[in-house]
Amino acid sequence: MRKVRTFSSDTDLVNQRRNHIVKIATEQIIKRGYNNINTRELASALGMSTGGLYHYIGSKEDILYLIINFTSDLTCQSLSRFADEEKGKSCEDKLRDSIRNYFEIVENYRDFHNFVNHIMLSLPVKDRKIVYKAESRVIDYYEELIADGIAEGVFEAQDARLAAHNIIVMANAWANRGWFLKKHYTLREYTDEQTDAILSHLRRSPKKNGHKQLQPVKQKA
Amino acid sequence: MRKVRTFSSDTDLVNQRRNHIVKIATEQIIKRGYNNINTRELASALGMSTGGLYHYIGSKEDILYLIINFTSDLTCQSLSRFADEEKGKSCEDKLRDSIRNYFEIVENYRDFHNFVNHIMLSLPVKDRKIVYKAESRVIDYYEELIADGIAEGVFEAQDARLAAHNIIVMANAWANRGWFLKKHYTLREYTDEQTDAILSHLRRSPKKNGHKQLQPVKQKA
Amino acid sequence: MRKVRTFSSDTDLVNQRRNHIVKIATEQIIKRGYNNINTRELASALGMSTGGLYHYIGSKEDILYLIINFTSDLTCQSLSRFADEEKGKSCEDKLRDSIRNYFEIVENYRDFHNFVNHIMLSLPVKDRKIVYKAESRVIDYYEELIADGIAEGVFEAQDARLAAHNIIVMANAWANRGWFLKKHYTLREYTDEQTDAILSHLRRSPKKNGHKQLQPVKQKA
Amino acid sequence: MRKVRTFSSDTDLVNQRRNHIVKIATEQIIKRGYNNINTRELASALGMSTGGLYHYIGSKEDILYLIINFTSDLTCQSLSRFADEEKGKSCEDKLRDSIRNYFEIVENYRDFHNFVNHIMLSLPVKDRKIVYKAESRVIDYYEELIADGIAEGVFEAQDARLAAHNIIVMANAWANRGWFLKKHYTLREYTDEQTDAILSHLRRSPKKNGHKQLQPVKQKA
DNA sequence: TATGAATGAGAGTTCATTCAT
DNA sequence: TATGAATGAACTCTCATTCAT
Repeated sequence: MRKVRTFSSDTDLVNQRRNHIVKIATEQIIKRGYNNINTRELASALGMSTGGLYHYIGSKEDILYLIINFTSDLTCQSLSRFADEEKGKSCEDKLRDSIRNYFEIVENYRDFHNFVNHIMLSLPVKDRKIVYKAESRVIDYYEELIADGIAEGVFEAQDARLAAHNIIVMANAWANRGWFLKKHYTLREYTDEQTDAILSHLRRSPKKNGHKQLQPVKQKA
Repeated sequence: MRKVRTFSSDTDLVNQRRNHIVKIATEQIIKRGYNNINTRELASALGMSTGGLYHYIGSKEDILYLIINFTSDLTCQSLSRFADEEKGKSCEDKLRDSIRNYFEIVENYRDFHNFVNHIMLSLPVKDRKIVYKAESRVIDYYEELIADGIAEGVFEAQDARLAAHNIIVMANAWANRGWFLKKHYTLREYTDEQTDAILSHLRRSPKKNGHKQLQPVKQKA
Repeated sequence: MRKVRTFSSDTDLVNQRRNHIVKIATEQIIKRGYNNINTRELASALGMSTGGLYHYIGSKEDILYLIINFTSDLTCQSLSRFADEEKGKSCEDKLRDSIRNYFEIVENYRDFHNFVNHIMLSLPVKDRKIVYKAESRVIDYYEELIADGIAEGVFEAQDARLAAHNIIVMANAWANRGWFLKKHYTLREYTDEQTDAILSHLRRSPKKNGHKQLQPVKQKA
Repeated sequence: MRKVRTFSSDTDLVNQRRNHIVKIATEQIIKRGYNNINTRELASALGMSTGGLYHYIGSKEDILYLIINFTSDLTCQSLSRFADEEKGKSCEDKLRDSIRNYFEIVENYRDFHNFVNHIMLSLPVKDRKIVYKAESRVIDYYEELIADGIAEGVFEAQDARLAAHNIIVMANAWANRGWFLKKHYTLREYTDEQTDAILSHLRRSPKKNGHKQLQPVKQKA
């Protein structure tokens, strides 16, 4: 977690201003690109002066990290909320509902999700970790849900990890491939169809072709 | 197709130099970011002088379009190659083989694919069209393949378009989510599992829940 | 004497705060340089708020003048103190003692002396005058002392002005050439040796080489 | 010796431009102060564009180091020239002539000398070393000259090091205390009088007061 | 009196692009 | 065709100063 400089010691004010910065900056950066918006214009869009902006951040780049952290926190919070809400439901319902919830979050915070996916490649590798970590938690959550279903005999044995990963990928696709998907589907339709596909796969016997128990491949540098 | 200025009239030389530019620039931009590499360093990485570079391009931004076009052409060429190779095979084999081929192409030209996905969000909407078009052709190709299968009764009626789209999304995931996928799977494993999932879904009866005949939603701005 | 703005009418408070400002600011400026310390940090080092600092000064530059005035006053006060203390002593003792006293003052207020010498070149020529004036008074003091000695026949006729000037130069050298002098001498040793050199020169016949009666050269702009 | 960035690999051009930069920048900085002149104005005074200036330096601060190095080199070169010229002369003549030469150099390169003395206090301690080194060589040169004279019996035993140091201090005084000295003396007069004072001291017996054999004081941090 | 958030002009530096050679 | 020095607009960031509280 990168430390972002501020000249203020009023924590509430700093948080308030930074939330504002995150919100507006994400909009602007998504719309125009990080490198096509300069700090003067950004400050102006924020209703602040250039100097004022730098009261709450240390550098333009810091804004990227604020946004990433914000999105990361958001995702983690949503996850715990799911976990609470799903208690007591059947495995299939749990999965179905939490997929729907997750897709809705991605829709609502589409800018943030696109943003994070977009800039990740511009960041030094070490700073991508925070994004990986947040995503890994989501993957783990779904993986566990699926594994529970397998344990309960609701789902047939499958690669729970890949299935979980596919859920995240499909959610991201909704965020950043809207140019295609929104032409053909509403979020509801997209969610239902993808959920069906996932469940149909999990419920039935896979073809046996010997790679069910995968050995973890040694991690690449 | 954006026209890129050149001062040379030797078409072969221009093509040769531009291919070189596309190759090296993609590497460099992926590694360091478009805005973190300047024309001096780029020219130097290309073994040219700054002025020399400008004999073959009109502006730094042109390089982005050269790369997009290159990747786009590449994808389209691959597609026609598949089409030829797959002739006479069964529907399932066609699908299975062309997925494998496509995933391999994405692996081999991973930088280009990541690059295109990455900068797309930085481009003005009108310039994204060329990427959309190339992707649409791939989607159409798979959609048709699946539709044929449905027509032949090999696959049960499903949303062929979404299934096709999922294939592209899974291929892209291999390119830009390597941080997760390569930790757990080889390309071969990933390909096989995803293909199984797709086929298992296409082969069996879906739950009927009424959204099979989707009306095209009016396109969002 | 430059007028420095204040918002306070409590003269004692203003003086107290300004003395504090002079003391701390000199330290800080010597350590880090006038242009490398900003008003925020300076105020913080002073235990004040930025706004608070501006209650007692009109501008950052005013601090320089406060320091110069302080140092200037200090030197003049010391001088009158010498004059009182030296009454009734022999010429040679007067000179010897007041040199020792002056060197000690320079040592004790080394930061101030270095500071003044340092920033003089950054000041507009007109503002250097105040420093010149204070130094001129010191030179005059020593020149008179030496002239008295010559009149009394204790010293042989010499250029009293240059000898006086050399004393000031040697004192300054102790302040700003400490990197060399403190490696080889204590203040006591330095003082004694330099005093001996001065006295040995004043006591003996100089070589006659015709430039004893110097015509004042017209002052350069 | 700080490495200064350049984008050119044409050594001659770089040297030519840097010499120009050193000359003009010294003038400007002495006249207006390092912090009161910005790179735009400096470039303009140099007859270059801002960008052009940065072709030959890496930062504004680099200019300070170029000037220091230039002055340092100059002093060292002068020194070797003296050494050659003085061969075969008597000790006293050697000293007298090399003092005159040194004072003349200081007069001719007064701006550079003032500059170096001025900014030394703004530099980080480690970067002052280069100045110390150059000055130390000059001090050593005079110390040796005086020590030779003592060995030959021309001078009486004295603290050769301090006498040497005084020569440098007197030379610097001519450079940076012109406001006083030039009002009263020509360089020739100043040189002759100071030389006489130095020689008169070296030639005669000092008062014995026990600090002739100084123990080196332990160096201060 | 005192605070510190806010201002905005101006600083140093970069870099896409041009053009004389 | 090729070079790389030169340009200057535009960038990020700083900071002396003010003023509402």
